Amino acid sequence: MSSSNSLTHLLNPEQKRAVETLNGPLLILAGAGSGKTRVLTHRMANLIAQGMASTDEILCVTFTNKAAKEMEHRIFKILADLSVPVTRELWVNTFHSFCVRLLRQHIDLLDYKKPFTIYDSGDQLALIKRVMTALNINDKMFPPKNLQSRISNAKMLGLTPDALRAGSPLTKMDPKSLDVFTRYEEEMKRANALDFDDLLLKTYELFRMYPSILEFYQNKFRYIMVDEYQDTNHIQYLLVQMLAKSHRNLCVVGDEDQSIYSWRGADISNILDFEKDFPEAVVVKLEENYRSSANIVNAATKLISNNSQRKEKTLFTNNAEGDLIQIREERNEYDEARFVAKTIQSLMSSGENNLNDYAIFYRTNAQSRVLEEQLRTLALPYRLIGGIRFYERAEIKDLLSYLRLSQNLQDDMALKRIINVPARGIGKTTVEHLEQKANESRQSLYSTIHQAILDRSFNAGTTSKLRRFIDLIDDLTAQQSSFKLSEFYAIVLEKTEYVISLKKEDTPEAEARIANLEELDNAIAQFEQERGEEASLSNYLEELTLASDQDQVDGTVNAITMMTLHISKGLEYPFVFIVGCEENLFPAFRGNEESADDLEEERRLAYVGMTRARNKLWMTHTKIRRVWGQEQMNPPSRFLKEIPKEFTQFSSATFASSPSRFAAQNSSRYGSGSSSRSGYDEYAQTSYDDDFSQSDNYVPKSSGYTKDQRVRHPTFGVGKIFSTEGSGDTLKISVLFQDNTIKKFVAKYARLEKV
DNA sequence: AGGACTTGATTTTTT
DNA sequence: ATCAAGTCCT
Repeated sequence: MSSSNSLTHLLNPEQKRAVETLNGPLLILAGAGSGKTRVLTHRMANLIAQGMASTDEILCVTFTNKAAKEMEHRIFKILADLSVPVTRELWVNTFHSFCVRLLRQHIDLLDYKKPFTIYDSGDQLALIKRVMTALNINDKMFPPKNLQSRISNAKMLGLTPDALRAGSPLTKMDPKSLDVFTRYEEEMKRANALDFDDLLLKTYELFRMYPSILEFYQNKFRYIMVDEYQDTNHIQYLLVQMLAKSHRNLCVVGDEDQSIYSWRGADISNILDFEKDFPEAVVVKLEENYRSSANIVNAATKLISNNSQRKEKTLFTNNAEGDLIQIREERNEYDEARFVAKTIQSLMSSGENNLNDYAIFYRTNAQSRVLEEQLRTLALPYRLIGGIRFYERAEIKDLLSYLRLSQNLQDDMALKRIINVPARGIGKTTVEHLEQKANESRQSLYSTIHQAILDRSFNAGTTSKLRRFIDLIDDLTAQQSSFKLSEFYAIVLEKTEYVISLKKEDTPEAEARIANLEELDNAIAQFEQERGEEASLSNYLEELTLASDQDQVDGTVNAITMMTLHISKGLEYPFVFIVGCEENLFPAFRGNEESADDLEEERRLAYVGMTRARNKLWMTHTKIRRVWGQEQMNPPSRFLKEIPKEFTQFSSATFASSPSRFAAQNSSRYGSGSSSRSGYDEYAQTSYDDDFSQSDNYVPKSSGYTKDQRVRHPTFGVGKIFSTEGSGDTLKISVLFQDNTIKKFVAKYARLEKV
């Protein structure tokens, strides 16, 4: 094994064993920061270097596209260092993109046309609503969102409506929901569209219906590796079992302590029961953490030991003790955000001046807003991962809908989105009629419009508008194939007059939209550069729909990173802040009662978050927090108490600070000094550092609105300006009215009168 | 048809 | 508090 020496000399004995165990089932239990990716990449390189398989005979499945790309890159590097020539492609994919790759090739066997369209969850929800309208089902009794998740859950268990009707032991569905599910499937089929779950399910069906195809891939992929195995769902499990059935060369890597996606159908028993499925499996435990300081590792280990659903595994480290974990109590979320921002600022000035080294994690996306505000106040650059994504913005979705429609005229969700965008006089009533016709005749909207024109179903005016719309779409469809993507995009922009209509609006919002469309132009150009010949429209649409939030994480711009705890999995940062460590927020409970399983998953989430930190970790909680406009007082998270005191240092901002004079002054002004329900008091009290309480309330002179200016609103009466945001046309002002409510207005549009 | 305004739901996490 | 969907008015 001389060639493996240079491959394994940097590995510890356990890592080495994992890399050198090539045949048969292998379970790698990889604790946080234990060098899991290194093991995976080296193992794959080893398979190739040993001549066990060529590059395209190994299937490697990861959780995000980003992880896939990075892994591919690292494997290439290792192979290059070993001077092993790579002549064929690598199969490193997410489950979804792997399935798309197969379906692209074989979907005609399932009676779909190529290329098929992928519906994202927004399209899915829209279609469910439409089906419910068609079936005349009350959306109060059957909330569409609820149905969406139940349909998704069924699909993740590998169940079709027929299977449910026959009575599956796995799950049940009431008759009405089943009707919706059935009709939904029918509509999807006609639109030649697949949703996320279908990508897996249809691949599964393909294998079941065509054993010869399954056999082909069983033979092709002589070795299979699955990363993040603890987060695989049932259908993914079935796919893996199928593919590995004959050779059993299956290597799965995971950490049950980092399983945080059960709500998405992930089944932790997949990893817990691996040894039942494969009794001959070799088990390797990677328990040495190389990432974090000892305090962090030990604290996280103690925390997770409160869980019962786990395998025997203890994380340890040889790293130095490092700093204590800082537990900080603040008065409210503003103070908390400011504490984080100020702490980063002072660390920066003490020499830790790489913004990319800092990350802030929170439980819910809604918590990011206050943090953003405070970081902006201190002029600290940040990037936000997740939340409202670029591709979810209305104008982007509109343009993509045009692209989608010109590739698949049956794509009703795309058509409905843009039939009147920009406005071309085809109103709600017309669209409703069309949808009704389409539902009755079981035709696509596009065909229905054609028919309606022929039948003169509408009056002359409407008909000619519809005619013009159809001509536009036909024109785009015809041009689509003869231009490259970026050129086609320009054609779409021009022919639809999308930008022209935005320019007519002449508002700052419209300007921002135009800027976003330019950004999309850049994204397309970049895509063409990366993919070259393969930069087709369908490839682009596919990549967009399957892109995950984590794919956006890149370090090219120096900035603080903010994200949810879920997205943080797999990443690491020298300095980490976990905010909002309060009961009912973190841990949060979906239902009324807290189940033990849910709590354990929350605890795993805490474990994931903590173990992202390399050098120093802060965990903060507040006494008061506004949630849904209501003030809540929640005790500190139980997770904070589960960390032994020897690893932590506690500090509080609330013992010392009494209400500042600033607050005292203002609260007496409207007589109700004791009331804090307006949010006004605590806002003013965010003054543990006076340097910055000023800039919060800075009002540009040019606007004509100044702080404390009294104004009158026709509806809300007389009030007083208490803060502003932005300037010029985007200036927003918050006004405190006499009933102690605060309303925010865009100054330019507000019907405010100075008093 | 299309805008202005009000109401109601929403907040866990997302490939 | 914010945003989508629904209603009312022009």
